[in-house]
Parts: sequence; structure tokens; C-alpha cells
Amino acid sequence: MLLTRLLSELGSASIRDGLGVEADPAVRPAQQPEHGDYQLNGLLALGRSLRRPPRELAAAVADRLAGHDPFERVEVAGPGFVNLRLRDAWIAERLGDVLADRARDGVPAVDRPETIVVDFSSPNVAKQMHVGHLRSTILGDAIVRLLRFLGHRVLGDNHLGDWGTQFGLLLAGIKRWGSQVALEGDAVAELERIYRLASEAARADEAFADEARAELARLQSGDPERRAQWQRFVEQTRRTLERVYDRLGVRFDLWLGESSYEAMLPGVVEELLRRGIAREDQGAVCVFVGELPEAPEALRGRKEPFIVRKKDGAFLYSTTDIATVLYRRDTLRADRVLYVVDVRQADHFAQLFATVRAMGVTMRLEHVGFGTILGEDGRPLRTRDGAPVTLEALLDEAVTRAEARLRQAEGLELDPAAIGEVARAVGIGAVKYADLRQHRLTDYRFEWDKLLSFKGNAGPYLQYAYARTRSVFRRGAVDPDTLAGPIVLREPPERALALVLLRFGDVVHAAADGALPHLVAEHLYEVAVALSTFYERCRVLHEDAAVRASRLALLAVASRQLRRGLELLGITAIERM
RNA sequence: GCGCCCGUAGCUCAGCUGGACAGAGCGGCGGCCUUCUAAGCCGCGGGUCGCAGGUUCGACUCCUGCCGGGCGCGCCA
Repeated sequence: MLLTRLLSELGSASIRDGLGVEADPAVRPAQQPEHGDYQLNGLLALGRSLRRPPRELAAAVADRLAGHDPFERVEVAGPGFVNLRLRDAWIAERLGDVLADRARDGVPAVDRPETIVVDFSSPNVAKQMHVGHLRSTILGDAIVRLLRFLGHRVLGDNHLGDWGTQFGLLLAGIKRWGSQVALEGDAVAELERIYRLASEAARADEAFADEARAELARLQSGDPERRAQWQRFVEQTRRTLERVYDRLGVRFDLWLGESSYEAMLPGVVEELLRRGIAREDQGAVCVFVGELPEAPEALRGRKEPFIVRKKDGAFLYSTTDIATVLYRRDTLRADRVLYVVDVRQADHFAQLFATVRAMGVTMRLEHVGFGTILGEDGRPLRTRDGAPVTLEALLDEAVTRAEARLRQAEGLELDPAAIGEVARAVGIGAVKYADLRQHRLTDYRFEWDKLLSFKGNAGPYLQYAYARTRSVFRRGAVDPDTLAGPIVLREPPERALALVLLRFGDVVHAAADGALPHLVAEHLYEVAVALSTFYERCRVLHEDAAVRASRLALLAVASRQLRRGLELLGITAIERM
């Protein structure tokens, strides 16, 4: 159930009946408990446009609203708010519906499913993943899960950087510094080493740079030997990547790297030229995006071009990105594409979108940007020696630290054999939660002690809250899936918990619509807090049958919602900890 | 130079797209384990929402200017 939608519909109908106009009732959860559970703010705005006193309008609407089933109290307050207090029994019944809805936990699917491509993670071949890829991977995965849960056909696509200039450098570098032994060992680390040497050499030594360009030309013209070498790079890299994705629990539907679009590139440039969207300038083919009628405000009048072919004839990632848009439209039949990419690339996407709009592309394209992960010093996260932190090392440290914390915890309900598994779930969950906790656009500070603190708003707290619910079911020897209530709300903590739980549908929809997983994180934290308070004040198992049945049912909804919410964020729920 | 983003409690962050006295976590102070996990709960203290104007019945939210910080801007991705 979407509580806000339900209340909005009642609100709109009451405005229609009472005032004879169509208007958004602007339903919001009440800020203060004295104001009730929900409030209508819409009459204030309406007062202005109708030039009538808002309180008068609010009174008319409150009148129409008052009779309806959900409300215990409807009252006009302040300058023209309508405060709504929901009936305990109504809340309990709706929660009963959620309890019965085992498939969706009360979150309705969207009315109109779409095909949505989510472009995320997208690391480079021949490089290890480092923290720079963490947010795209975690955020992208959560967004995929959210959209998919709402019934969309979602294609998570790992748009690998598997084509381009770096391969010329790599091929030339291998000839010079490659070690067959090392390549058979940790191939990606070796490739990375060679790449570093080669890119340095290319800067210092023109002859070597030429050599690299020649290698690239041979690769791109289909030389079989180089092609085979490249293929090996891709395969070796993919194996290394899969190891990290496995640990993170991340899956893709597609691995269509940049090389997949190679054949389309000449055609893209031709079309742009033919249609007059691009023109040659200083030997390069450029789209002067600032001149396009499709240009957004921020790009209007900009002089810098969007270059789609270099003066040496080579294509760029801009070209590939255009081809990718066309492929996603024509072959994947996407309605929407989400690019989960660092916000610093906002200009690139603005240019890309304006260019493809000029080509007649109408599907929804959205750059889902995100901020930078900062170290404890407030600068972008790096190792002591300035190198980017690899994801593998980061995850290792998270698990190690989690295990150390678990071992020093008192009252552990864990047999030693299970510690490793729980440490993995807690460590990795903590890293993910630290990322998903705040608005994706803000830069955030990565602080080990905070994210693994095991107290306050951190990943382990949510996992702990879930584990506690499971513990009650175990101790009571009840199967939560067979509980049927009925739920009766007796104590304030029960009502507070129930009300929070009823918001889940609204939250999941809002999070999916805005690609804002932090809304789910925030909600789960509220559930956990409400649950802890409930737990503190209300006994469950040692009560008489009716109270016990009701509280177990309430707990079952909370338990499932935590599990579902964590799953939507890609965080493992733990049975015991 | 042009453009984008940010500035909210000592620290880390929310603030639902203008609404009722601005919220949470950490840290500080004080309480609570003979009852289903104290990794918890309850309470207290803490903010001129960078500054100055403007629009509005009403501004953390919208507009303008300034200050401070981050980032992006022809042939890398």
C-alpha cells in the first residue's frame, strides 16, 4: 500500500467535493506528534490562488474528510493545515494486509513497467578496481534492485573500458617490460604495472609513443595476434573483477564493454556530419553543443566542442557513448537509461544527451551522479603512498576489522565457526551502508571507526535489529511465516512502530523514482529505532495469547521489512550475531 | 574567464522538491541489565541553517550579490 497516495486521493476528492477545484493536497507526515500522523498542506497554497482564507478552505475539506474510514480525528490547525490522526484499528488492519502480502511486503509494483538500462561500475580492463569504482558499483546495484523490485525490466550493464588508447600502450609496454611469469600469475597487477611504465615512457619518449600508436592501429584494424592478446587481457581482467563482484554480491545482466560498439563508430560520425549536427574543426569532428537547439541552459553558448573523432581519425569515448545510446534504444528497446557515474562527468553527459537529442533520440536519459569518497583527512581516499586504494584491500580490511570487533563483543550468540561468515556480512554490509546512507551527491568521509562502530546509525545496527527479531522467533519456537495476528495496537511504541512500517511502500517508490537509495537506508534506521523502543517496553513471548499473537505479527512485519530493505540495498541480513 | 556543486549542532550527515517551535548519529553529561541480544533504551545540554538583501501570509528550501570550499571546461576516460 502506498499510504501517501491513498491519503492524497482522499484529500483530492475532498477538495473537489468541498471546493469544486482540482488541487494537490500536499500530504506529508506530521512533524510533531501533537499535530497528528499526517497533515495536508495544500490548502495554504490554494488559499492564495483562490484568494480565499486558507482556514476556510481547510475547514470545508476537513468536513468532507472527517467521515472516512482511516481517520480518528481531522482538524484544522494553524494558518490552514488539516491535521489527520489515523485510527489505531485502521493502522492495524493495513499492517495486517502487509503481513499477508508475503510476495511484496506491502510494496505495490508500478502501474507501467519500463525497460531500464542501468549503466554502472564500468571499470577498465587491465586495472584493478579501486575505491573510485565503489560508489558506482554499490549505488548502481541498489538502484537495479529497487527498480527491479518495482516490476521494471532492468538490465544492469557493466560498460567496461575495454577499448581505446590504453591498449596501444599496453601492447607496446608488454614487448618491452612484460614478464610471462607474472602475466600467468596475477595478470591484472602485472598489466597495471606495465601500463604505468608505458604511460610514463610515452610522455617522455616520442618514439615509444609512436610505437604505442602503431600497436593500437594494428589492434583496431584487426591484427589477429594483437586481437588475441587483447582478448586475453579482457578475460583475465574479468576473472579478477568477478572475484570482487562476488564478494559484494553484485551481478550484471550485460557486460557490453566499449569494444562492443566499435563497428558502429564510423557510422555514428558519418550520420552526425551528414545531418549537420557535427562539423570538422582543426581536423577533428566536433559537435558544438552550445549551438544546438537541444542544448540545456548550462551548455548554451559554450564554445568547447564535443569531439567525436580526433584529427588522427581515432574515435573517443564520446563516440562510443553515442553508439551505446543508439544500441540501447534500437536493440535493447530501453525506455530509460541511468548512468551511475561520478558527478564530475556531468558536463560530458549533458553534451552527450544534447547530441543524441539532436539525432532524434527521445528515450529518457539520466545521469545519476555521485560525490567523492574522502579519507579521514578530507581529501580523496588514497593509500599512504598516494595510490588509489584497491577495492580488494578495502574489503579485506572491512572484514578483518569486523571480525576483530565480533571477537571482543560480549554476550555473543555465535559459535566460533560462524564468526567468519558473520564478519564478512557485517564488514561488507558496513562499507555498503556507509555509502548508501547519505544522499549520493554529497562527498562523504570514509571513517573506519564510524562505519564499523557497532553503535548508532551504521550497518551493523540494522543487521543487529534484524537478528534480534529472528532471535525472538527462535526462542518462541514460532514460524514467522505462519503468523496471522490479528494485530491490535495497545501501547504507544506499538503504534509508533506500526506507523513507521506503513511508510515502506512510499519510501521504496520514492527511492526508486529518484535513484536515491539513502531514503531506504534512512527508513530502515527508523524501523530499527522504533523496534528497539518497542522491544524495550513491550514483551512478546511472555504475554497472554492475544497480546502475544499481535506482537509476534507486528514483529514479523518489521522483521521482513528489515530483511527486504537490506536486500534492496544489497546488504546481507544475518540470522544471529 | 565560463559553468556545476557545496557551506545546517564540536564532528559526520538528513531535511520529502516554500509550511507550524530546524532533525539524527557520534562525542559530552545523567539514568536503565533477576525479563525475549545493553551492538540496546530513556533523558539533558548543544544551531544568528556562511553573510547581506529580495520575493512571500510564511524561506534551510526560490531569486540577486558577496565571502569561503570542492569540481569540470578541444582531440584521456
